[in-house]
Amino acid sequence: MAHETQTLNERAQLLLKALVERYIADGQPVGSRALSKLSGLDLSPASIRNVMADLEDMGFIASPHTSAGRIPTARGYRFFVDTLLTVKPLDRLEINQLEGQLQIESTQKLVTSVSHVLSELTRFAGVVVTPRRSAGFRHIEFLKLSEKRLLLILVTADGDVQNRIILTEKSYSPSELIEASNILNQNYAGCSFEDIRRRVQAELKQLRENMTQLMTAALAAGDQAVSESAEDVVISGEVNLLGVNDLSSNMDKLRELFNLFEHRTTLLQLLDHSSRAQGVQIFIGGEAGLQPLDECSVVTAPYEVDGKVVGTVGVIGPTRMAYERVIPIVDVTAKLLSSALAQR
Amino acid sequence: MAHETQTLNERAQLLLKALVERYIADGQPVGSRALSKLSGLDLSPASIRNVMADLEDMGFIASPHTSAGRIPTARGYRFFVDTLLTVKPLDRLEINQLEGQLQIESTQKLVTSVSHVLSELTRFAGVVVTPRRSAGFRHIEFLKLSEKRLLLILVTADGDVQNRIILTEKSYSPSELIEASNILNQNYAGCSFEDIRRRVQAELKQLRENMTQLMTAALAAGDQAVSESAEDVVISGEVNLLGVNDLSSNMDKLRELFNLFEHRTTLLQLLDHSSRAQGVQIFIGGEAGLQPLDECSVVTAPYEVDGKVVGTVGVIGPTRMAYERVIPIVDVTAKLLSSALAQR
DNA sequence: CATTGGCGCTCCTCCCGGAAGAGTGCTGGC
DNA sequence: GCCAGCACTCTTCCGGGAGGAGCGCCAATG
Repeated sequence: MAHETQTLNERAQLLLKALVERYIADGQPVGSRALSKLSGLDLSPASIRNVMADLEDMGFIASPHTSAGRIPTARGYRFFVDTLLTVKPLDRLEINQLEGQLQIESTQKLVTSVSHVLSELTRFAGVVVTPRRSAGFRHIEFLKLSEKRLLLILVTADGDVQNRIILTEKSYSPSELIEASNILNQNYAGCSFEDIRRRVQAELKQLRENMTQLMTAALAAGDQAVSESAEDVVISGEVNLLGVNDLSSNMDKLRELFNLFEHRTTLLQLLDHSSRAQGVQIFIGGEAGLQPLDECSVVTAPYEVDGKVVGTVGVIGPTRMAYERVIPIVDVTAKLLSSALAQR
Repeated sequence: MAHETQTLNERAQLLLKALVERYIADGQPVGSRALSKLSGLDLSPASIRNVMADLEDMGFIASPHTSAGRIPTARGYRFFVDTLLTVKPLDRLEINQLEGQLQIESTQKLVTSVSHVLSELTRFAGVVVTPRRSAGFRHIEFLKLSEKRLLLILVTADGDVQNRIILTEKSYSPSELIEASNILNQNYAGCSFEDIRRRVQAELKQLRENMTQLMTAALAAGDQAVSESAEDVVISGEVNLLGVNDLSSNMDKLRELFNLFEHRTTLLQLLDHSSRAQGVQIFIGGEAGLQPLDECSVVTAPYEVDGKVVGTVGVIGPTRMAYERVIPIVDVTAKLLSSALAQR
């Protein structure tokens, strides 16, 4: 149990690397014999067993039972991805293919397609945390649905269209509605609702009473639209995880996992963590602090607009995943998403 | 194998009913002994065995192996739901609770919440085929995003907001855009795009060239919006099916099933069938013609607006489901949805 | 002193066979 | 027509080898 030496000599590292790679490849505990052949070190199984015993003492590997080979622990995976892993970047062709599958028509579609592409490429679950809406609006429009129900259409600065139904106390005439939207559009387009609220109070004291009521409602709705839709997470390809043996063998875990997927807020917290760091980040097993994920790893990368992080993309799969492949995919996808968003 | 008598005498029916009910309740093959106690017929197991042999000959029940009890076949279920089943309608309280959970803010939310409620109540998967959009528009708006990209905002007659990006060949000035939308809104609000197209050609020959271009683009986009979003199917609570023993025991089937869920169009075809009939309809096992569903039943009911069927709600669960409970739930939900839609 | 072959040990998996239990089909009596 | 009884069939559930994989330890070796 004593994790004596925290530093691994080169041989131990090489063996650990070979072991993890092998285990990732075929999911069977790896024995000394197999390692002896794989490692390229020309060591006998007996010598390797010594090293393996050390690695086990240090908590990098473990054996499921007395006489099986060893499998990596979470700590082993951690060390592996941090210092042993050699990722090979995607080649130009793959990037182009990936890019070709993105649907750039709207932010919504873009996000969905990114999530989808991630799941398709990795055959795990793809997730994207949608960007927070920027706080301003580009255009606003009131539309009368019935006596006291107004439809507020709000085009946000990033070109997304939001709509909300407002219940009013009194009935407004079409011309009043047009007037209100004109005022807002002509004077305040591009400002944040925060600003508008302040300026409306200052500048438009002379506005007719009912008009300010309308404005207030609009601003409230706008605020709400911004804050409510602040962040959301889009998941694709959960089904893929049904086909992953490591996960589908214990049904109960699998159910927990899928329940987690329905619980957007929890997932959001986890993914938000990643947007603080920059570059690809990896959560292995329970590191994220969520039990349902203890057989899973989450590979994430933040994406940005104008140099500011606005969201996260990621892949959720079994801990035993081909990191050297998943990592560049997530990395590139985040970058492609960033640049796709920059073009609007 | 010869399905000799197609008519079942009363005793046989009673026994079949008891058998199916018992099997639905606990999922174990039902033996003659158990039936003898359940049926209330005061018959000995031996006599019951005779009847069971007949039922088996007629294809209503089958035994998994020589010495297990019997379980209903698809045909048995069919007969059960068609003529033996006694559904007890939901009481007022339950209906109110159900109604309280619907979100009536928008058609979209309404449909989602209906699907969700169905899955919550039945603990299976809830599906809703969204209504076809009515073909007219209530309001239309052009918004310039960049030089050659316009955002078309379209409020459909049923109050939903659609938006599409139009790529134009030339650049339009804001006033041109306003003019175009004014023309459309003032003259053609409420008409179908079909009509508009005809009338625009007839009445507005004198329009400036670039204006007609814009109109054409708008109409095309409108058409597309209507046809594209013609029908879609919303599923909730697929996760629930992971917890259903009958399904989760064979992983492969389960995966097929979940793949089916991702394949909206196939599902749509199935559900569309149901909108022809009126009232609750039930597809048992493979009756729907889809293998992934052969361990499932689908309970559907159409819903309507102004007396016209516009969509379908339904529940997908294991064949061994509590029909007497699911049927009224689906039935009532369809009616609630109809009346919720009528209020707009 | 690191490396290595050898040996004993543990534990898993697979397979077999017997016992128990459930439920049927059949038969002969009422 | 109903039913008690009986033989039969299958499934499920251990328990006990046999085989195999892989480890730990040890003593020999360069």
